[in-house]
Amino acid sequence: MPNSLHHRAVEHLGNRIVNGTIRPGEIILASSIEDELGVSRSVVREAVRVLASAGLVISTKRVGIRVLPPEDWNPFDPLVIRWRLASGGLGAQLRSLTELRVAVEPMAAELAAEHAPDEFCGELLNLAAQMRHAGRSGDLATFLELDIRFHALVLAASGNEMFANLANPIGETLRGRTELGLMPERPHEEALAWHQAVADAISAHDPQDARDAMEKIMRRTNEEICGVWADKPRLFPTPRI
Amino acid sequence: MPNSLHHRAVEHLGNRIVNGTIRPGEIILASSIEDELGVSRSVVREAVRVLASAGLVISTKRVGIRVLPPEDWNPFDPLVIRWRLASGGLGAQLRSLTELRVAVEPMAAELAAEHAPDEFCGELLNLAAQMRHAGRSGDLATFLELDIRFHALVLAASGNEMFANLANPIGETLRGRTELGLMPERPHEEALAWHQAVADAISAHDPQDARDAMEKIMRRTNEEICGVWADKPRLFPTPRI
DNA sequence: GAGACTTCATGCCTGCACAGATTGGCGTCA
DNA sequence: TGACGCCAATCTGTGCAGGCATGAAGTCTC
Repeated sequence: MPNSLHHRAVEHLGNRIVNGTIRPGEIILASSIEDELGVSRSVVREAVRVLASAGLVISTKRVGIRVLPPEDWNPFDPLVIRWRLASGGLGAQLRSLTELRVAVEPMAAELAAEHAPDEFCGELLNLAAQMRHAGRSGDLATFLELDIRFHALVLAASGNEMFANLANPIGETLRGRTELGLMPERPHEEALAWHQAVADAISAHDPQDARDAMEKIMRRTNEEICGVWADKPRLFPTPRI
Repeated sequence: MPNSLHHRAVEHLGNRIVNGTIRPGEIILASSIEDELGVSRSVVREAVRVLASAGLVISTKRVGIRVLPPEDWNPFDPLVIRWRLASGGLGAQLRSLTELRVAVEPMAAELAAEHAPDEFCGELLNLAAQMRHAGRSGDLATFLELDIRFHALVLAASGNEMFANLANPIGETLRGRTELGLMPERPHEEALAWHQAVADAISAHDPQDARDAMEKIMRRTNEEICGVWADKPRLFPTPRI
């Protein structure tokens, strides 16, 4: 029910917290949310419970609903990722996800070369060919979508559910990058070759080659955009064990 | 409020879904949950909303609350991870997380060597020394806790919030491994040296050495336990983009 | 087979009672 | 006089009960 009051309440509050309209430490009362959104208590309470499970807020008796600082937000929660990407200042989100990609995708390619079912191999080869075609003809929009599907497929072909689950945020990151103009005018010929190499190596069940080729792609990707967050400060929260 | 009815309802339902007592595709009615737990509608509804946000269930009008298959569960949700680790058959969870560690921790060590604040370096050196002491004297319990803190600290020192957020599930995985008897009788002398090398390289701000040393640790870790899941089938859900 | 109708579980609202944390007042003591 | 500790009032989330509205499934009619 994408248009339910519950959905809209979660979306509204989540967005306002993540983009900083409501600041960490601030305390909001359930009744004020009722008034602001014009909804009833039950809707507010259910929304707050969902936000609390994502680490955005905590609700305590006699005090209200306290907005938590970003360190407490679950950076893997799909909702949080979406709100961060939508909040404009996506520096931190982009950096975290890109560094995660650099770490994960070569491993995913390696595992895919060991375990991928045949259908996945065929589809990967297919996508690599289409990417080359779209890339050379300068059709950036379809190239982007093919690129997203390619990387999602490698992640899924690894047979690791956690890797597979990163496909959506990574896809949205790639779309965000293009919107920000962080993508090259047209794909480098090298990049096209590397994607082909990944598909070939996975199809040939050659883990080492698959990892190497994907590592080249990731290294290039990282170089292209690490300038964006060079100035963004890193956060070092002390681990709570 | 760890003892609220809401908390208990989420915990009860989540556990029963993840450990298979309630099977995917099954449909449960909100009223039946009320009866079973002896709670009111509001508690059930709030719990269902939280479970739905973790991908465990979906609730539809005129139908009820449908339990979703494991492919739909968010493998990064802390609740899901906890329930899976608790559900005994932790094969899949252990494999996913270990493969993720193998991918992420060397990268985390590299980033830590570039960005870690001085306090982190000191603490890392401190922990490495304590680990060697505990390891040689055969005190496995404290060695385990030191090991968990060491890896959590490296992840935090990377300055990547997603990496830092993996510390808790990884820690619980390590505890789970020991409970299953998957840890070596006493830590290898090599492993102790490698941890020291990681701490040294990060303190010396040498990214390449830090990555290499951590890679050795991870390679060994992976070898030690990959036999556990050799027979577990991998799942290859087609990506939904 | 297409469309209207019935059915029924969730969606949403409201009033009420309870529990527990904060706050401020009060009394005591140094 | 000022600081401390205790206790009660107060405020807000938690949980309960019941009601109507909504809309998807299934049924029936044509």
